[in-house]
Amino acid sequence: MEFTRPRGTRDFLFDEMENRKEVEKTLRRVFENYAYREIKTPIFENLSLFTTKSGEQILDQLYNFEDKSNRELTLRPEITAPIARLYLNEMQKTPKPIKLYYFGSCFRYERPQKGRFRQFWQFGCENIGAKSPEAEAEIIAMANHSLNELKINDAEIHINHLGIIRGIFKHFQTPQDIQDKIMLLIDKGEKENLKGYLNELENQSKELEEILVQLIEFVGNENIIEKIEELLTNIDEIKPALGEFKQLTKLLAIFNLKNYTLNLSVARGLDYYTGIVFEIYIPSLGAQKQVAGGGTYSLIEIFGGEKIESTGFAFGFDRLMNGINEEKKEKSRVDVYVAPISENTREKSFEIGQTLRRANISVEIDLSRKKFKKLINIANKLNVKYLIAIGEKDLKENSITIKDMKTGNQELVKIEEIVEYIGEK
RNA sequence: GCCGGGGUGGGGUAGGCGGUUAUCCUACGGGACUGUGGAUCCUGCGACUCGGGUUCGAAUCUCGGCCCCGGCCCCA
Repeated sequence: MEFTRPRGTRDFLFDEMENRKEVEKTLRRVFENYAYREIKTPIFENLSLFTTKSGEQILDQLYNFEDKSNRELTLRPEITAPIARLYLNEMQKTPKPIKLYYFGSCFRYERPQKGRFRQFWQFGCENIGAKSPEAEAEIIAMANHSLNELKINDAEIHINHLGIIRGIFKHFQTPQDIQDKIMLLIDKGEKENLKGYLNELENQSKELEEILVQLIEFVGNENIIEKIEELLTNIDEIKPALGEFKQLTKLLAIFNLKNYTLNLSVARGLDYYTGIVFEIYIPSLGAQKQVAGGGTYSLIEIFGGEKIESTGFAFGFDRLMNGINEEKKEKSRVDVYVAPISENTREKSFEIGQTLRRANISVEIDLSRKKFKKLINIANKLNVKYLIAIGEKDLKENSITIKDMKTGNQELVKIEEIVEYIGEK
C-alpha cells in the first residue's frame, strides 16, 4: 500500500494557500461589487446532467460512478450545467436577471500536465435571464476588472459572436454534421485543414468556402466589423448578430474597456452558446494559456425549461494562479507569542494568551514545553510582532514583559494592561 | 491514448563507463547556555521510485511498472 496522492491532484501548503486565498478574496470582492452573490452546488450530480448537454462521448473524461443504490452519478466536470439545474429546481420564479457566482472544484479524467489537473478549481459566474449586449459588456468588463485587480496585465480578451457563423450556415443550409466539423477546425485555428476539408465537400458552394477562409482571418479591433459587413453584405441571416456585435463594442467603450480583440475564430467548441463568446489568454502560459472562457447560452432550454438566455464565464483558478507574478511579502500570521520562562509560569501563559485571543488578537502559546531560549527562536520564525515573556519575578509584581521583536526593546507591563498595550501599537 | 526528459534524507543536491561506511547545504531534534532571538561549535535523525534481469557485487548497466516535468490528442 502506497500512500501517494491520486494522479493529477495536488496538496496545497501554507504559502500557496495564502496566495490562493488572496486571489479568491480579490475575485469575490470584484464579483460582489458587480452585484453577484455566491452560491454552492454539490460536488457530484446525476450523470445525465452532463451527458444530456454534451453527449455520451464525454464519459471518457468524467469521474462517474454508481452509488450503493445503483444511481448513476458523476463528479462535476464544470459548474454551468449544475447551475442550470439549480435554476430549474428552485429559482424559476426568482426575479431576473439572477446574478450568481461560484468557486469550487471540478474533476476531469485527463492527462495531467502544466496547468491541467484532474481536480481543478473554477471561479465563475452566471447572469441568468439577461441576454443583451449590455449584460455581455458588463460581464466582460468584470472579467477585465478582475484581471486588473489581480495585477495581471499581459492577458488578452478575445471576443466572437457565434450568431455570425450560425447565420452563414443558415444561409447556405449547411448540414449539422458539416457545421460541427467546421466549428472544430475553426476552434483549433487550423486554416489549412479547414480549406482542405471544404474542398472535399461536394454540394457546398464555393462561396461558403471563400467566406469562411476569410472570416477566420478577422482578428482585430472594432474596425473588423466593417470588414465583416462588406464580406457578408448579401447574407441577411447575420444581420441581427452583427447588430448585437456592434452594440457590444460601443458598450465596451462605455465600460472603458479598450484592450480586447475581436476574433472570429473563437468557437468554444460548444453547441449551446447562442450569442457572444469570449476567451481570455495569458500567452506566457504556453499550451495552457487559456485562463477563462464563457459567453451567452441557452442551456436551460436544453434541460426542458423556458428559453432563457444567460451569460456566464469561469476563470480556471489554477491557471490564473500560474499567471500571477507572486511577490513574496513577509507577513506575520500571528501577532503575539506567549512564552513561559519557567515551568511554573506555564499555566499563567494560557490565561494571558486566552485573554488576548478574546480581544481578537492572534496568539501562539508554547505547547511543547521547550526551554525559553528555544521559544524565542520559534517566536522569531513565526515573525510575531510581540513576545510576552512570563517570568516569576515579574509575576510577583503582577506584570509580564512584552518585547517588541522588531526593535528588541522590552517593557514591563501590568497584566490588566496587556490588551490595551498591544492593541494600541 | 501518443512522444520526449526525469525520479538520491522533509526541501535542494554530488556521485553515475559497477567495487569499503553514498557527498554537501538547508530544515528538524538535543546540547554548550538555569530570565532573552536570526551567530558559533558539538551532537543526533534522515535517502538511492518500485519490480525483474545481467553480475561475485547495481544508486550506477538493462527491461518493465508507477509517479513527476514538458509536448501532442482532447478540453463539454
